[in-house]
Amino acid sequence: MSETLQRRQIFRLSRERRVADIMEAAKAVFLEKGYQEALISEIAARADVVEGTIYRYFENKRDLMIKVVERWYDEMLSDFDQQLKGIRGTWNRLRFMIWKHLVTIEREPALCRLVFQELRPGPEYTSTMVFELNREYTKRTLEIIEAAMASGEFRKDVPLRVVRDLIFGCVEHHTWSYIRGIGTIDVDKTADTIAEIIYRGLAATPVRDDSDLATRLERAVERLEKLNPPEA
Amino acid sequence: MSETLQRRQIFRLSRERRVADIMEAAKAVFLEKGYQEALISEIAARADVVEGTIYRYFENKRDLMIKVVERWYDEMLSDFDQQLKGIRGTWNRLRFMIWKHLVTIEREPALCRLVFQELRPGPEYTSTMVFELNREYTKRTLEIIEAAMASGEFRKDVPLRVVRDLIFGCVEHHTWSYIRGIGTIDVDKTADTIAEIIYRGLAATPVRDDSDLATRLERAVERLEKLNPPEA
Amino acid sequence: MSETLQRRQIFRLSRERRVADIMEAAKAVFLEKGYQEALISEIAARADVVEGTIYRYFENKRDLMIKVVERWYDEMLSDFDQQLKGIRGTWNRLRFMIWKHLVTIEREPALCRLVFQELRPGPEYTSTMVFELNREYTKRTLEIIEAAMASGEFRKDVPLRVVRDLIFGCVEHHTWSYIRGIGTIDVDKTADTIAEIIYRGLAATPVRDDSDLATRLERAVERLEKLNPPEA
Amino acid sequence: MSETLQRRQIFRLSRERRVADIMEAAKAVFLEKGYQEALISEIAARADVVEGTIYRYFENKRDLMIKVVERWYDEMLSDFDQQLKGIRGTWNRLRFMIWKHLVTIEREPALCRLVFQELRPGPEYTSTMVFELNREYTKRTLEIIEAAMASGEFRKDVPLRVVRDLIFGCVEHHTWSYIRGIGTIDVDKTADTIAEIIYRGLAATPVRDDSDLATRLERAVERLEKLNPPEA
DNA sequence: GATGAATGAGAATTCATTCAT
DNA sequence: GATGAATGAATTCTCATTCAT
Repeated sequence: MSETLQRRQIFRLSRERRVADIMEAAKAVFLEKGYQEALISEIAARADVVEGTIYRYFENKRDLMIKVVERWYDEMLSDFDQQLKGIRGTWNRLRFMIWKHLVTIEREPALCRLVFQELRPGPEYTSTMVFELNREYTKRTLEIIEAAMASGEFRKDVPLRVVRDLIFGCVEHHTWSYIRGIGTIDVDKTADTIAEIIYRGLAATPVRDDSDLATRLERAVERLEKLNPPEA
Repeated sequence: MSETLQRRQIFRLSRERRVADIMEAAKAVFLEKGYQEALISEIAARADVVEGTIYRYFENKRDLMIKVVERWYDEMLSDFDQQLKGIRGTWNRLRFMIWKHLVTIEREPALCRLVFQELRPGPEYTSTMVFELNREYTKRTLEIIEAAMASGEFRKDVPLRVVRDLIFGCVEHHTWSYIRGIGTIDVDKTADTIAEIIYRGLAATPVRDDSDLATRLERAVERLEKLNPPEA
Repeated sequence: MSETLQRRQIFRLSRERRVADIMEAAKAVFLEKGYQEALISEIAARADVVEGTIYRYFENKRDLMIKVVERWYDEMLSDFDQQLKGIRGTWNRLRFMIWKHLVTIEREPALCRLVFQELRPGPEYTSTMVFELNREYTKRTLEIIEAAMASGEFRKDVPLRVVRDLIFGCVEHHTWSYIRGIGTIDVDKTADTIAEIIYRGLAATPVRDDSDLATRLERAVERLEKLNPPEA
Repeated sequence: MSETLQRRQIFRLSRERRVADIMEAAKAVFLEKGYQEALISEIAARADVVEGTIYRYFENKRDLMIKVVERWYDEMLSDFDQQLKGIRGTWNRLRFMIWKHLVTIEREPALCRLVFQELRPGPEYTSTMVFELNREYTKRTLEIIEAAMASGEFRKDVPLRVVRDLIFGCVEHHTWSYIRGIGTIDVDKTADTIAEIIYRGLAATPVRDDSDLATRLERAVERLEKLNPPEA
């Protein structure tokens, strides 16, 4: 009661350092509380700054949230294109895209929840980096399909949009409860299953059976391809 | 405004009638504004009652929203089982379930948005009639799959959960922008496409076979050749 | 949902019976919840009438509470005067008044709480039967003191008001936590102690010691008096 | 009202000053209206801040009330211990404690009313500074009694709790109507009287003795005679 | 650049009481 | 006499954002 209230020591940190501190604190609070429940005051307290300082670096609460999600999303997906280049075969490449999406969700369910429930429904979503990255990711996925259609591996009479919806819709629906904190997901098995169904569903040449000679050879080749990537 | 000091003319209506009036007004306001933006005062004004009257029939704003959604959902899905009984064949039955879901969204996108964005994320969702009805709907859908597996029409090595996620995830992902009020959906064509891909994806006996062994082996070899090009 | 809402069977009961039902229900609810928290709707439900009916018999919630307390208070204190007549000796009579007060509190702490915390602080208290009965009770108590002063047993230089405050203040302070539902009270012992201190405090002739001859004789006589009450 | 659309002129005061302003305003409003009737909006208006500002410094209305009472209580009782040290003799010390209590009530009856009627009945009372201070005050009072018992000045067969209840119960009962704004109290005289009665009530050696054995025996006999009258 | 005090609009909810039926 | 639907005033507390210092 006597003299506990003394002026906070003011540290002048570099802009980058301040921004990083705030984003880290914001990430933690957003993940714990969700967007609505998160308080600017708590973020400020955890970042060891006052509320006003946050507004020097971020326009408003929503902007802060978007920036937090964007940075993470970027880190998460930055390398997928590089990795994809090392994979050969429609099935493998398709499976990789599904697997990557699942892994992303598995690693950061709370952030994905933020994206799905807070960021995506908002009106500014399309002007977001997250939107851009998703678009890129979707584009790559559909390129795999297009290539397979061009080569005759897949039927050509299927709208790409629906394929996109099958893939991403299924993954999101599947991880729904995991994202809410209930249960677990088996990333590898699920990726296999989804890839298999969609592959078969689109295949021009029916995938008769796993014991089928041609199939087995094709899979063997695909595995070979993965082991010896051409340029990587 | 002219006579603020006198008691509003009291009309005594039956419970049913009042409830119906309030729910109608609430539905309109919720669909126009969304849950958060909807004001109890506006609902009351439109239903021509005072705010307190709403609280005689509904516990709170959220309860009101849930009741509104539930009633509509019930009406919407009440007959699907009856209709399904008249349809034969796995493909047709599967397509019907997908089609029904699409039609529901097409007819009431704003209500679906309420369900997807407001009701489902909430903690009380699982104790909701909407949850029950969805569960029922999903059960019927998977029964079609199970029957086809039992009869040998579908492969047996696919987890039902993933099939469920493919179907409903795809439909929801596909209607995403329509629900936000952007664009249109072609219910029939989409139902066809989704049903077709999933059917083929699960079929035990390949649907068609327009590729011969030799062709496939050649393609595999070509890919192998590309992998280890002569000049490397 | 089908037909549970049917018109309540209307029983026409005598006025007395209705009032009794409502008061009983009200007493229960007031004691459980306190005045503020008690709901007219709950009282109505327990009495098996609708809210409106309560207002036919009682002016308002406060009036109902007062009536409930009054009836009980009346029952509780109705016989004290009769009992007092059977008791002889200043000490014994004083002790009886204290004991009676303590017993009242011990038997109905929740009702006393209502009186002390809700009824007494209100502005209408003095026009209440409870006030009248208390006044009566206080009057009898002070008559004992006055008589003892007149006979020379007590000093005459003590304001009666202070004696009143000592007696009732002490009892209420002593039972404070018991009334809040904490702990117990030993009515007999406490009555003895309080009576003894006040008696000695007021005694003209000092109460020297318990071994003092006169005191012992007086006490013996008092016990004799109690054993053979004149008219009871 | 003339300029509702522009931001109120902001005056930045130190935390201490603002808190002091708010507490002063709150004290005034609580004393005038009582806790229930007091409006945060009125307190804000009097302190010349907006309502939100109050919530920056106080958790809620109740917290504000408690803080207001605590500060005053602390000021009021802070010096009693010091003063007590200067007083010698059981009677004098006892009288001082009673007198101090009476003076406190006389000076701030409205605040006492707040304590007795709002603060003390609440569930958080025991975690309050007021509770602590009262406990301290009571302890000091009983130490006087204990010392007198130890020295043989007072009888040892009286439970301290009852002595505490006599003192504080009597004072509170005595000031009851003054606290409600009716009448006056004569602090000095009342303190004398209460101290005297309690002192005599507890004294081991009788204070005075102006009545002889013969008289007392005669009185006892008279009473016996009345009890069994010759004609019965 | 940092501070942190101050803003201020809101908006759901309660429940005693009334009175048309 | 009983019903019970309807009234409606009234008030706390939140917290993102601003801006004087």
